[in-house]
Amino acid sequence: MGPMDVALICRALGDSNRLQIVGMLTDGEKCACKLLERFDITQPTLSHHMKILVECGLVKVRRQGKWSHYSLDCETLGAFRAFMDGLSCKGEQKNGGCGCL
Amino acid sequence: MGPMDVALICRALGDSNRLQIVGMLTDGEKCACKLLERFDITQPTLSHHMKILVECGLVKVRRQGKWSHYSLDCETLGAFRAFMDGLSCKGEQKNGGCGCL
DNA sequence: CTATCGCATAGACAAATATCTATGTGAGGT
DNA sequence: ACCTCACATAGATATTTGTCTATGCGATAG
Repeated sequence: MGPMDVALICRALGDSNRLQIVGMLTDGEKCACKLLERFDITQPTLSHHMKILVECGLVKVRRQGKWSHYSLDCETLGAFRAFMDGLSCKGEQKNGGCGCL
Repeated sequence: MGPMDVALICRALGDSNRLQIVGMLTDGEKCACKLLERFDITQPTLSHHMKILVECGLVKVRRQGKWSHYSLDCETLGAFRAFMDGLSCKGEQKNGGCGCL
């Protein structure tokens, strides 16, 4: 997973509605109708958000009859977390080769 | 750290330039001039990006003389990662109380 | 004191985004 | 066959965002 993919996922998580949706999917898959109940948005707006979450790879969709069931893609989520964990933190330690002291 | 703060950080990381900047700060603080060398953007644009990174809490700034030295805020980064790690992944497992099967 | 250097701020602008209403589509029920 | 239900798509619109040029400001050098 490259920086471009990570940035795409971050943009997807950068909307509080979508972040909450991901949080709700934490305990297993949910249908769109169930998700819709929790937010003050219209159905097309939810559909738009879900499309963004699916397109960045964070969420999978399973269509069954009239319903769409959404769930987290564990593989993508894992890779994303791995990237973030790779951002080690050395704080202010050392001036990284700047001539400016 | 609440969902709003996390969403703010995600928006900040949702730009590939800013994500790369954070990556560069991984090995210690750097001055703005050093960061600027690595990107094809103007100085005011970099300043704009740094402001966003600072305002969301991910990056700290230390001004010394004419120079601004930027570094990661380990505390914020840690809290952010903790939030992400809290997004457990149960995948498709179970239908979360939807009436729709 | 004046000029320069490093960076921030202001303002402009095109592109992306979040939201809505209206409509399309495909599956099930009657 | 028809209607309804669950969701997607289309199009419109206001807001946000990334970038630029031009300018301001504090610190340092001469």
